[in-house]
Amino acid sequence: MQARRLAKRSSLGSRRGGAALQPAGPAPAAAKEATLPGLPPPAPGPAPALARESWRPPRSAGTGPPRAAAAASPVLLLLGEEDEDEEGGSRRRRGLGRVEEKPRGGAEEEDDDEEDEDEEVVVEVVDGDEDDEDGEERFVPLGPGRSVPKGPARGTLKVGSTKREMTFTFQSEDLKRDCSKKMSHQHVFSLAMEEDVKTADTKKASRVLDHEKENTRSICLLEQKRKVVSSNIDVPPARKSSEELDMDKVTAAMVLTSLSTSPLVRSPPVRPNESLSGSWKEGGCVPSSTSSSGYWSWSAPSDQSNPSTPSPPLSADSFKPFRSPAQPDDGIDEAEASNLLFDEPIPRKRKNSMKVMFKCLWKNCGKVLSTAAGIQKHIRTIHLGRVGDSDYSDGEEDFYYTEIKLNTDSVADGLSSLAPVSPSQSLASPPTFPIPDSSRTETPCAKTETKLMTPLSRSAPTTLYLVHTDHAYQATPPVTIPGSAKFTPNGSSFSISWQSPPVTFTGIPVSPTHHHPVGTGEQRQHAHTVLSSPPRGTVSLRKPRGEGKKCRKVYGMENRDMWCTACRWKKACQRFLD
DNA sequence: CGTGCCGGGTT
DNA sequence: AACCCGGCACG
Repeated sequence: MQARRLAKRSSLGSRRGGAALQPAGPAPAAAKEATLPGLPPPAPGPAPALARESWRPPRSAGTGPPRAAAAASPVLLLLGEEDEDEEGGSRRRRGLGRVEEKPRGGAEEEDDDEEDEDEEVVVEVVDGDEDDEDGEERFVPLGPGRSVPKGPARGTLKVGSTKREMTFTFQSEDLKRDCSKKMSHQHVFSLAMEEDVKTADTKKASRVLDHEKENTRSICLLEQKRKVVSSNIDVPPARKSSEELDMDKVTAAMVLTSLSTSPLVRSPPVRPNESLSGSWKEGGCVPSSTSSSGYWSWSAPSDQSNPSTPSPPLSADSFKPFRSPAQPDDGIDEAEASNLLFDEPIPRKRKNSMKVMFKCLWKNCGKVLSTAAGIQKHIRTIHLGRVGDSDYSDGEEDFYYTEIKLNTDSVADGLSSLAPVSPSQSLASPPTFPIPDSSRTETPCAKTETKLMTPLSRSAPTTLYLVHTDHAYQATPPVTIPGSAKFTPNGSSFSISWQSPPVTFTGIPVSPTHHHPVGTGEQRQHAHTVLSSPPRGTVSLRKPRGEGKKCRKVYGMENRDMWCTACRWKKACQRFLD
């Protein structure tokens, strides 16, 4: 044995020196040597040494990246190496190959890319409108640099932010409409919006447009018209007195509910048919109108389930814009929302299993607030488009909301789980979100969402909420809590839950992806991200055992000197990382 | 059985 | 630290 070792060593040393020597050696060595001398072209003395050097540098540089690269494209690596071995002189290739591989490979890189994308989206939103915004924007810093590339988006966002009411109305209507119509309408809206802004008649103009559109449509139009008509009809302001207001509201809401005329009642049935279109629309809408995404805030929390879902970030972004534009109303809404989401809902819920909430009955709007005043404001501001008149209420809003009893415990749990996380991890998550957004926008997400949503939507509204929370909760743990968390605050603050459940779903889909293998590339990415995030906590003590070829296989026992040192030492191969 | 790798030993 | 090997686990 010793002799053998000596021979090997000597051979190595000689080779390193640049000259193949030691003809005399033990049997095993003899084979090598025989081959070596006989193989001037294939593996000359210098070649191996160089090869080693070239190889090592990359490895030494960073074990992490190389591994990923190897995993991503083992074939390439192998090929490159083989080439070298065979040709002997092609060290360059190796080097190049590696370099190329590195970039490609790693999950890290992928993540980065995704992040970039996501960030871009986020940034757009944030930068666009949000400069004004406050603490919630902490996220912004994360993505700023990357966002640079997107100029146009900002413009769009700005528009959306300026005219939030517009956006909202639009969305609600959109849901009813077909996807195609949505797109066209959106464009029109955006244009209209801009114009309006310039004109300074934002609200009125938007409303007018909406009304016109509605007229054109037949099905849901009737209902909407009703609302419109009601809005036109002045409700007795007398209700203003807080007590009376509450009573009236409650009664009105009850009546409406019982009649089933209320949008809520309808929404469930309608959704199934249009849920798809709606979800799709949302996806399409999101990009164009950031504001819309913001409103989903409530759903956003549920989205949290999807670690990387775009919705959360968007919601946050959208949220900001809204605030800035509408000073009075926004402030109120925010305060209310925050109260509902953060203060009231969670604490209360925990304390009491049942909580009374006020839910907006407006089409496609599932916003739930803890206070009647809050819901009124919400309706007034968002659905009735009375920004300036926020203070003044004609009582019309009473017709658009209803009381609902929520099982707070479940919801609270979901929220609590989400909420706590969000703050701390908000920063970390940002990158993740962006990815989801991109994917979300696409149809695949919508599909998944739709599936999930449909069942939920059918169920009672309360159920919906619970379900959402659950989804979020479930998703959260495995995937990326951080990301979800961030949104939660934002979303919760708004607490508006458009049936956008689609949004929620978007988020959900990601985590669910595992359950429903939809073979979309995007989803796959999500899955990867998700999976990646939860590192394999404790891989068994022993290394899995490299699947790929190892030095031994590649070079064979004959060329043991070409092995990586680790292989030579019977250690984990460092050249062909798995 | 061949292989990949860990744990440990020797230099 | 470099080098090496016994021995285990895995396929």
